[in-house]
Amino acid sequence: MPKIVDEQMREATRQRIMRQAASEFARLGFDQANINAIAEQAGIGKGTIYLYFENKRDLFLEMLRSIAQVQLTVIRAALAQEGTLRQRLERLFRAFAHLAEEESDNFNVYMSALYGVNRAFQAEATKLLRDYVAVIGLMLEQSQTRGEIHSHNIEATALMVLSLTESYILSAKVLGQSELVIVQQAGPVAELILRGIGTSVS
Amino acid sequence: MPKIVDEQMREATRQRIMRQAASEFARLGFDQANINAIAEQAGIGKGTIYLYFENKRDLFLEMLRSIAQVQLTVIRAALAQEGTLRQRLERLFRAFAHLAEEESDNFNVYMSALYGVNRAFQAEATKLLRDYVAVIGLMLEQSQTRGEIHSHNIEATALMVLSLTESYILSAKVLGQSELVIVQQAGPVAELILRGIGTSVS
Amino acid sequence: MPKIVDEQMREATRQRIMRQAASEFARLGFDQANINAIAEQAGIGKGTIYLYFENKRDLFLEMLRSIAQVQLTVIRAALAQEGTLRQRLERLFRAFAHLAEEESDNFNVYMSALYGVNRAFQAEATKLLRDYVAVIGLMLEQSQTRGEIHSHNIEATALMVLSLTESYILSAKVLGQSELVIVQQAGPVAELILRGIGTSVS
Amino acid sequence: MPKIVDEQMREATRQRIMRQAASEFARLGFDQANINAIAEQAGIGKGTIYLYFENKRDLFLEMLRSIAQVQLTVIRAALAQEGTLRQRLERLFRAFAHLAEEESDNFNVYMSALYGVNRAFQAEATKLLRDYVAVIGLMLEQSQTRGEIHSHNIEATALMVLSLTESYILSAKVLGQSELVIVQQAGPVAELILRGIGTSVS
DNA sequence: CATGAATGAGGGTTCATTCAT
DNA sequence: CATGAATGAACCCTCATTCAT
Repeated sequence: MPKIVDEQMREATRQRIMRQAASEFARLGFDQANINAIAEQAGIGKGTIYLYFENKRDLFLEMLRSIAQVQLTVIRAALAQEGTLRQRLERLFRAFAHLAEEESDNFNVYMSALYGVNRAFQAEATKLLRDYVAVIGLMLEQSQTRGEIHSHNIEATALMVLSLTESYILSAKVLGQSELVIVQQAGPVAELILRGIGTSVS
Repeated sequence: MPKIVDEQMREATRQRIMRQAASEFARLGFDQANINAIAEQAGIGKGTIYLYFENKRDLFLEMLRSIAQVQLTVIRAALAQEGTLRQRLERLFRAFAHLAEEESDNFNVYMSALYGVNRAFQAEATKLLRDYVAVIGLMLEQSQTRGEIHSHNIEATALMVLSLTESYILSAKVLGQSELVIVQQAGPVAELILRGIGTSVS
Repeated sequence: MPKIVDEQMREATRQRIMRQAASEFARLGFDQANINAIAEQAGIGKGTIYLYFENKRDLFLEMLRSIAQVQLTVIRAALAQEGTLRQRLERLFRAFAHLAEEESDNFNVYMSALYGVNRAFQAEATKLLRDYVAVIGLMLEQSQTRGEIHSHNIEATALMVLSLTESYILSAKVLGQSELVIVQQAGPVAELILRGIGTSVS
Repeated sequence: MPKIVDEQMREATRQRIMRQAASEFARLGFDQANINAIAEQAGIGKGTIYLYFENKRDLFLEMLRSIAQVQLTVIRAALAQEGTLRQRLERLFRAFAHLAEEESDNFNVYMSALYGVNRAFQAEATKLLRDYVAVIGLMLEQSQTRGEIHSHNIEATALMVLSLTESYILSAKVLGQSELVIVQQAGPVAELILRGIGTSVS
């Protein structure tokens, strides 16, 4: 009964395809990405991809969801309860900076789906954005319970936190800054957010 | 000597093509956009586009530059010397919000080029990003001269200002918020930035 | 104003494509037929076919209709009023035999659509069959008016005339008989039909 | 020595595959038919088919031969010596009508191979056609011996009998007539044939 | 200059066939 | 013997680009 092993094999292949797909999609975008090239890089035949995914679009969406899961896990860990709000914000910033560096393919694909113009994926990307905002919102509510902040519009605040963190790192990367340089901005950005949401953002 | 009139005609056609191209590119993305459809919408023959632009890629880049010029002009106006830093930041935010609403095609195309994954356009997009940061940096230096702020790293601060402003609006739009709701955040966001860069961002 | 010439050119190309398509479809069947090969044989580029026909299926149907028009014209001419019923039946037989020989591609394609199993074309093929039966039925009615025959069920009789004529020639061709040999059966077959429908077929 | 049982099992599986193949081929034609679907319907694995048949083409041909055997058996029974020529012709017609109704899959596949355009199967189909003509020819010779008819060209006459019978039923089916309606034409068609071949077909 | 008919490279997808288990 | 996961050849169709008019 090699069922379990086969199942593991299958899942491993699935992951390998998605990893190579992320690389290809990140480099070329959805349309220019070549299924054949993805298959070659994954070390499998062209037709084999269709044993794991319905079609190119399905592969992209599954990959996107997989990426989002990983990123959400990392973010949740960064926002874990220990520490002050400032510490949690700094951890969030560094977590994003790390994702952008270590899993830059995934980071780019996710950003592209979110802010790119390919409407075919906007619905899914929006769902993922909501998840991110929700996780940050949860943390902010805890902080409010603790009396660390006082906000009337948690969602708007959460969006602001996410936007600033994410976009800062994205822009910095576009401008060619290294992870080291970027990470040094964790403190200042957290400080900025803290002061900002302390009283003003209603 | 109908040279001037011809020149004007030629430029008018060029502009018309780029406008329709922006609409098509914003709606479908670079790859899905159809040269034939752009030509039709511009009221010219398919082949005529190639009398004005080298190829599809060239059309996209020229259009991108044209959009950036317009946006930079709007931003420069918003950051004009009159008023306090807070007022200028609020004007910047509202200017972006307005661009996102009134010229959503252009805004989307620009954002997509910047944060999208098609590396073919990343070099150009980066150039444009530098222009934006430079304009904001210029204003920040003026504010520093006036004593409104005190920053050791103008570029990082400028990037933060741009990131927060731009990304907030972008995310809010993705989540379906109206311009009215977004514009109401001009004050809070400016306040956040002000407090943030007041002392902490070094 | 080269409009008319262009129109003629266009129609000529359309005909050339359909002729080559008939050859390819007759040789290989719908599925095995290769659009690329058809284009090559028609002396045009692969993509050009799609300027004249929506898709492969559309090409096949248009070709089928075109073939049917030609065959119907030939049949109508054969059944023209001059002569006795016997003469008209013999002309019909010879007309079919000639079509089977001179335009064997067309003949085969038409037969294949009619009696083949590709349901995608059965509706259209049935329409064509009805046309054939109607034309023969018309002639039979004339003969009835003239008192040459006396039939209670014209449609059944027409179907019988068509079946026998068509199928005899088809089978004879499958068995490798030459047109010469086949045509010699025109008299006997007509005689058979005449005797048959004279009184018995009600 | 389970050899015999195994052999029986093997033959049973072979038959099951061919039966399902006939259904699939009749419904979709050779090219559109799907080996995987046939395997599923036969309750075996995809690869197993290749233990019984060389390839798709071989499966089709074997199935075709199998069908022809059944049909020939039915035809031979219909043409058995008892009864007058008229009765035998009527039995032949009814036998075909019955085959077309009760074993429509097989009937359609056979007709399609015979009159279809896929030349890959024409050689085999021709062989089968010869068998049919031979069987009918045999009966005609008996009738000639009995003095029921007088024909100089038995083969042509046999072909005519087959053509008229087969093609009438086929056309009637294409036009949507029920078996009941079709069977009622057994008498008239037999009469037609009888009169026709009585003296005229030489 | 303007046009649009013609082109053909390119790619997603299917499916008959193979072969390791 | 039986299986079905893996393979890759094959093909329709799109669309950016060219060029004769």
